[in-house]
Amino acid sequence: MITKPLAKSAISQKRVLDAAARIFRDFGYAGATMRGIAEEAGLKAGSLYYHYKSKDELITAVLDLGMNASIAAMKAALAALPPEATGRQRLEVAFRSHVATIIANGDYSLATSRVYGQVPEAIRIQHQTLRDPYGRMWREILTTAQKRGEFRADADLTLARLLILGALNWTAEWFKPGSRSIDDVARGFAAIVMDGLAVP
Amino acid sequence: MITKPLAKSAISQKRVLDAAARIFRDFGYAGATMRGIAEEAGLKAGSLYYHYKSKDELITAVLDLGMNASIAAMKAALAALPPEATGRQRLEVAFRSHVATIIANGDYSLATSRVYGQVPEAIRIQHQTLRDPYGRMWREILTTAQKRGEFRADADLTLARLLILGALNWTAEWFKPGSRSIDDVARGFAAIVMDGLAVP
DNA sequence: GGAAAAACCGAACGCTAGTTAGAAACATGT
DNA sequence: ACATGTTTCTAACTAGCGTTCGGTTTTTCC
Repeated sequence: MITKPLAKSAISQKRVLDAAARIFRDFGYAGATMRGIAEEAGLKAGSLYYHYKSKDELITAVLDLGMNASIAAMKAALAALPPEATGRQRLEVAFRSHVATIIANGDYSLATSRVYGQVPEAIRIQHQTLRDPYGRMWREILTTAQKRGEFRADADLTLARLLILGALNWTAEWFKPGSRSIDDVARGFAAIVMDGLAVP
Repeated sequence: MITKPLAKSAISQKRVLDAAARIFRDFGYAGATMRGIAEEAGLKAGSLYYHYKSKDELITAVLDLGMNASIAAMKAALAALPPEATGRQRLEVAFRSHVATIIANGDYSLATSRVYGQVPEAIRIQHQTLRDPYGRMWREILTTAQKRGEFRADADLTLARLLILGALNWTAEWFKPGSRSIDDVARGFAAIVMDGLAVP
C-alpha cells in the first residue's frame, strides 16, 4: 500500500519551527538565514526544504502558530468564566491569558510582534485575517462592560483598546519569568486601566 | 585656502538619512539594502559611502536622531510647564509630546522601535545609553506625582511606566494624522491612565 | 575662468543568501 | 534480506549583498 506523503516527521518539523521562531525573533525576517535556522534545529540548510518549501512558508507557519496560540488561550480563558463575571474580571483574565501565552510561547510571540512589520506584503495581508479576531475579542470585552454600566459612558474604548494592545505587545519585550508573577502583571495592568493612578 | 573636509553636503546627508529611516522601517535592519536606500535618496549605492562610511554608521545615525528628537521634544515640553503644574498636566503634556514627535518624525520613530531588537549587539548597547534617559523622565513624572499625593500610594509605578511606554511605542504603528488629533490621543491616554475606565 | 574641493557614478570585488537536485542514510514492512 | 518510502546531506547554482576605488561631474571660491 502506498502511504501518502502526509506523515512527515512531526517531531523534527516542530523542532524546525521552534528554531525558526528563535532566529526570526533575534534577526528579523530578512536577517534570519535558512542556514542559521537549520543549525539551530540541528540539521543542514538543504534539509529544511523537506519540511517547508520556502522561507516564506516558514515565517507564515511561525506567525500563524503564534497568533493561534494567543487566540485559543484567550478564548478558553474567557469561556471558563461564569456568564455573570464582571467586566473587571474579564479584563483581568484577558490580561493574564496574554501574559501567560507569552511565557509559554515567548519565542513565537516576540517573533510575531517584531517581524510582522517587515514581512512581504502578501504574507502580512494574509496573516491579518488571523489577527483581526484578536482585536475583536478585546473590543467585545470593553463594549459589553460599557453597556452593562461598569465603564464610563464617555470612555473612548477605541483608544483604550489601542492602549491595551500596545502595552501587551510590549510585555513580550520586558517580561522575564522569575521577577514579577503573571498574576501580578495582570492584576496591576487591570487595576490601572480600570481605576487609574490618581487618588479617587 | 584649503577648506577642511568637514562641510559636507548637509542637504543630501539629510536626504540620505530620511531615506534610510524609511527603508529601515519597512524592511528591518538586515532587509534594508544600501542600494534600496540609495535609490530612495536619489543616488547610487556607492555614493552613500561619501556620507556614511558603513551601513552600521547609517543605522546608528537613524537610531540616535530618532531618540534624540523624542528626548529633546519632551524635555522642552516639560520645561515649558509652570513648576506648580499638576501630575495630570505633566502626564498629558508628556503624552502629547510623544505623539507629536511621532507625527513630525514618524519614519524615525517607527524605524527605531522596529529595528532596535535586530541591530548588531554593539550598536544596541551603545544606543541603550541614549534610551535610558527617556525612561527616567517618565519615572520621574510618575514618582513626583505620587510623592505629591496625586497618585495612589499603593500604585505600582514600574508597571505603570511599562504600560505607558508600550502604549506609546505602539502609537507609531496605528496613528495616522487626519483621523484623531494629537490632543485627543494625549488627553484620552492621560484620562485612562489617571482615572481608569470604570465608573467611580 | 580656472583650480581645488566636494559630490557622485560605474564597475568590480569577495561573500553569503535562498534554493535545487541527486545521492546517501535511515526506517519500515514483508 | 530485500524493497520501498522517508528523511537528511552534499554540492552546486544564481542572485544579490556591503563595500571599494578610480574616474567623472558638479560646486565653490579667488
